[in-house]
Amino acid sequence: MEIVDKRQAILEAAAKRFSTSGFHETKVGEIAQDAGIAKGTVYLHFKDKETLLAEVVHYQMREYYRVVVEAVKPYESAAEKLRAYARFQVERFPQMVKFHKLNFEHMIKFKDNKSFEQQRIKQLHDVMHLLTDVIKYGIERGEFREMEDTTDAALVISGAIHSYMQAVMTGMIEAKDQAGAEALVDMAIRGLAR
Amino acid sequence: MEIVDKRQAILEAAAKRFSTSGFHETKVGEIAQDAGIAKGTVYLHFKDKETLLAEVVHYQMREYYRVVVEAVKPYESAAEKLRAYARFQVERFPQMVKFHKLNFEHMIKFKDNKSFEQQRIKQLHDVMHLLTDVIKYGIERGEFREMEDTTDAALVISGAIHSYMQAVMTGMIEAKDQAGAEALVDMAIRGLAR
Amino acid sequence: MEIVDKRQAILEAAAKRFSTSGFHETKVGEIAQDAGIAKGTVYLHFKDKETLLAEVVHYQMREYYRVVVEAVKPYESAAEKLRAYARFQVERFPQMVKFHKLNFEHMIKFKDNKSFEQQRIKQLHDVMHLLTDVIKYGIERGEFREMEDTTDAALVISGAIHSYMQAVMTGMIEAKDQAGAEALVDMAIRGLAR
Amino acid sequence: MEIVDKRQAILEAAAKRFSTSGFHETKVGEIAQDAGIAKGTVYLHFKDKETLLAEVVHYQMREYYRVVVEAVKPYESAAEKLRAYARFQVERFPQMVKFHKLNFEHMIKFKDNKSFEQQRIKQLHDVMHLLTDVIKYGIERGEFREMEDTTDAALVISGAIHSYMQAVMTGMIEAKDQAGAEALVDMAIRGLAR
DNA sequence: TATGAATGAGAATTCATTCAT
DNA sequence: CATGAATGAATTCTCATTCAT
Repeated sequence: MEIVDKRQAILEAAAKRFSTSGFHETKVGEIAQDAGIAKGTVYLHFKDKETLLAEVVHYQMREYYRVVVEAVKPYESAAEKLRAYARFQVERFPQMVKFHKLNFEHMIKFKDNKSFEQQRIKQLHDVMHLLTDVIKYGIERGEFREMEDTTDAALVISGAIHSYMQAVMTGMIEAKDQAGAEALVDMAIRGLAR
Repeated sequence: MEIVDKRQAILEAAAKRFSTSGFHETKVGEIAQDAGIAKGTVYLHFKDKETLLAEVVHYQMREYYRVVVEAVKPYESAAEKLRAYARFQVERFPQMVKFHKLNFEHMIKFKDNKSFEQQRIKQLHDVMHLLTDVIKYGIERGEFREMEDTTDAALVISGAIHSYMQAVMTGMIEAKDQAGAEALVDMAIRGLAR
Repeated sequence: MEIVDKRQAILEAAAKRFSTSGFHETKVGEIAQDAGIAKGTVYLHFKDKETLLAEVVHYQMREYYRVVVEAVKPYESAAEKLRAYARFQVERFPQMVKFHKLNFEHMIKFKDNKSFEQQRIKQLHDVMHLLTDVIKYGIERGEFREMEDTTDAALVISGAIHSYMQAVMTGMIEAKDQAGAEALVDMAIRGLAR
Repeated sequence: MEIVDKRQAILEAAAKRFSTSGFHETKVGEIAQDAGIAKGTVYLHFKDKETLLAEVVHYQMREYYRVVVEAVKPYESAAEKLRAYARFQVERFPQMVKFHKLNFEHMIKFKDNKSFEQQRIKQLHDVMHLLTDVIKYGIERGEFREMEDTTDAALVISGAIHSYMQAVMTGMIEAKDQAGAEALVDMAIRGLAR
């Protein structure tokens, strides 16, 4: 349990630092300090800095999936579920940005590592499945029209939210309350066409 | 002209390396080698490695904007313009991915540099304006319905495409031909709702 | 204590190298090697090479002052004290030369650094005060004649010794035993005039 | 003549830079710029940077000797000649300091070069001879007392002046007019003893 | 001769990782 | 298990020197 606690502390400290400053600009010493342990101790729990990154990403993704599933579950209609998903992203906005950064560093770092590649893809798949399941559920319930490819629809939804967050993140548009993201989902649901 | 050529060669070599391997894993010597010059020569054209990154990003963004405007121009209807935009992204898929990576590294690296921040945002604004202009044009022509916020619509469009590319990039979905991206735009235009 | 030992070892190795070969021709690796440690260890104790130079100078000056005061103390008459001062310089001749070199490099290096400037001047002041105190003491005791400016006298004494050392150092005159320096002091005391 | 002019310009630019900033901190490009020529041209006149330093020192020393001889010549009495020498040093104070610096760098740089060593010593000898000659002349004229070693006397004189300049240079004492240096010579002539 | 763009050897410095305590 | 001092490989950047023009 001691081990778990310390591992956890390292993972969290690393997640914070990595996502704020990037992999290379983060010193192992800083992570250790944030975690309240000595530098050497990090190496008792993780083989090296790269492995730590990999595990951080893994940890964050699992965590993310776990929480997002919970966020969507309570709602009855598919549209509500999608709006809840959007709200969730926006509420967790700062973490989402970090999550994205981490993912990115990981991708560059392990671009030639098949195993990590697979893992990363699987996690993204899971999230995408969550959305396509909601959309299929909406079609079954008659909320949404029949469509060939629910993946496309899921991409439109998640892409819209993603763009919204990126736009806010870069200061391109003003940060709105959750309503902004929901409006975007509504837009995606309704479409542009008259 | 010689100078321009050499600067150009460095910028291109750097863009390639940075976007493939990231900033830190790219050695200045590698860039020089790719550009067919000596290490020291890089420093005759760029103050240091960071400045080189900044200029690469700047260069790519300008280039990107220049070309995307051209890609959209020939079409008559707004929907066609949006589809052209989507096709453009997908055709240029590999470059787009690199573009995104570069942008990302840049963002992390210069997260505290106001000047670069401004520059980056301005460029993103320009691209977003391109889309909102097309959408407004579509509304005027009666193709699209009236809407309060064309920015939201632009975000849905660009987000959808972005997600599509990311999904392909991470191997989440199979890379389709241009049709895939166009379908996505159609989806966004049409909406999910019945 | 370990730390002190290692710091000390670096300071001494650096003092030797700097004063023999000058600041720039001395490689940090050489200092480390002389001190019996690894290159990186130097940077655990000193911020950078320049700081190391500054601390070496500071350390040597403090040390010099401490020892010279002791050398002069035992003697009764002012003339004896001055001769002891001269002997001290000559006995410590090689160190004095190094001391001078170090001081010189330091001066060039930090010519625009007010803080170091102040420090260096203060130390020189201290030494000069030592001499003027002895001269005033000699006047009180009736050994020396009354004079307006004891600083001038101190300058004559220290300058004579300094020139002597420089002359020997540059090979201009043969290195004599202590008698040479004492003779010089006597000369200064007695004056040239008949 | 063209060559001479350019050589001269380089020598003077180098002398100024070397003595202000030291050998290593002076870039060949700076010297070239100050001399109003291109970097490469320096190498048409001097084998390399070290040789340039050596020649600068040589040049300055010859120049110094030539001028100091002239400064002392007009005076009748030995004491006047010594005072003139002191005045000369003080008037030329800034150049003297530079002269000293240059000499120092040269000494460190070529500490193992016998040929340069000899040259440097010879030049110092010449200056010292100037002083001993004046002192011997003073003894002959009955101005000064008989003494065993006129070199010692010369050292006292030149040392006093040197110390005075160094004291002023380091801000240890206030810069006086020429009278200060003359007073110092008088002090040396008269001695401290009652 | 004169130029200055290009070169690349060389040095300072950093920091992941180890290991004696 | 925990520590953090020590290591040294690796990287950026500088600048004396060269040489094609």
